[in-house]
Amino acid sequence: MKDTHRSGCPINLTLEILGDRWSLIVLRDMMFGNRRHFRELLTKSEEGIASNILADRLRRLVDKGLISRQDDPSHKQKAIYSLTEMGIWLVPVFAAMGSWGRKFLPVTEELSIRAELLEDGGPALWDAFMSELRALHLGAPSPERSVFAELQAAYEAAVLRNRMSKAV
Amino acid sequence: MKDTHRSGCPINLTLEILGDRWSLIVLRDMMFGNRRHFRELLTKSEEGIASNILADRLRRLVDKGLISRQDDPSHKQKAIYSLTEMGIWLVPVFAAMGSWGRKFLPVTEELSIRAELLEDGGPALWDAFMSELRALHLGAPSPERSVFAELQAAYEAAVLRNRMSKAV
DNA sequence: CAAAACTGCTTGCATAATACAAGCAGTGTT
DNA sequence: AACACTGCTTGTATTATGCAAGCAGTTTTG
Repeated sequence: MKDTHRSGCPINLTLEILGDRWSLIVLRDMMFGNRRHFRELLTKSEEGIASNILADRLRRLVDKGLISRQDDPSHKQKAIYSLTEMGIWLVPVFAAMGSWGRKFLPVTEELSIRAELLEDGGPALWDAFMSELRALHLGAPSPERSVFAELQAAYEAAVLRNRMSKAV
Repeated sequence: MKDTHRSGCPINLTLEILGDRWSLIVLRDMMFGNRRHFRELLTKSEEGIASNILADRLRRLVDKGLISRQDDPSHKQKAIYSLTEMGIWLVPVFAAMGSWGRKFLPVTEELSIRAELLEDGGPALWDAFMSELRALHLGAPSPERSVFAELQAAYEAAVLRNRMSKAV
């Protein structure tokens, strides 16, 4: 809980929270993969985060206010992690980073299809997605449109397409 | 020059390049502060980067293609660092991160005025700014509008305002 | 009803990144 | 001739990360 910031610049303050190799990966998986439990985050991500790092990041993100932690009623040892409003507002940041990555880095089709939809959809889509995240994570009423389902469907279609083409 | 990526996800690949505490600070200073020399970057930033870290980051960013390094004709020991197209395209990322930081973190007015203008200006302003960066860093013809000057003027006005209010 | 699997983590240890202070060889200015 | 400036490097201390193993309790399974 150190209150000594390097500067009051918004970019710097953002980096003091998100400027490492894992924080945004964890948030990405919570947001786009709907991973809500420790083990899900630990085992279901492509990148393979270590358990001690994951534990540390979850603690820090709760501490900084980007996510919250609650007990899972269905299992006495389970914890549910949820995005807060602060975390949900990272949608435009992910959209911008995704576009940049897609433009300049060797992304795979499967894993960049969501970024493409997010880029094409623009702020209107981001808003719809954020509304849905408020429903999924904060108990807000569900909007009609499910951007999450659209992203997921596009991803799974891409996976399938890829499998077909490989299984000549 | 390791080619082993954790995954082909655009967010992940972006983090593999920019996911640390200093890379984006260096790029921010080059972009918004027009710092082009090593000592400028070393001494004129609020955050106080260490010289070995700065040297390492400049090397890495050149290596990854976000900036370039040239000899300064005016001084045999001087090097000029310039943004590449890849670096210039980070403008929307900075805009998104700046907006998020401004919304949720304890920013100071002086240091967030540029983020505010960038947010209010939207994609049209970002485009104009990127055109100007191409002129400043890549030798492209100068556009009429100088977003850089606008940002700088707003910043200096904010500094002045702040000094006035403190010197009761 | 015992074995197996699953829960959110912790611990120990090796390696890598960061921070801080000092310094260096060459260049340009006074 | 003295001094300040140039882009760095070097050395050392601390912190972050990566990897493998394990743990106490809970739930599912044969």
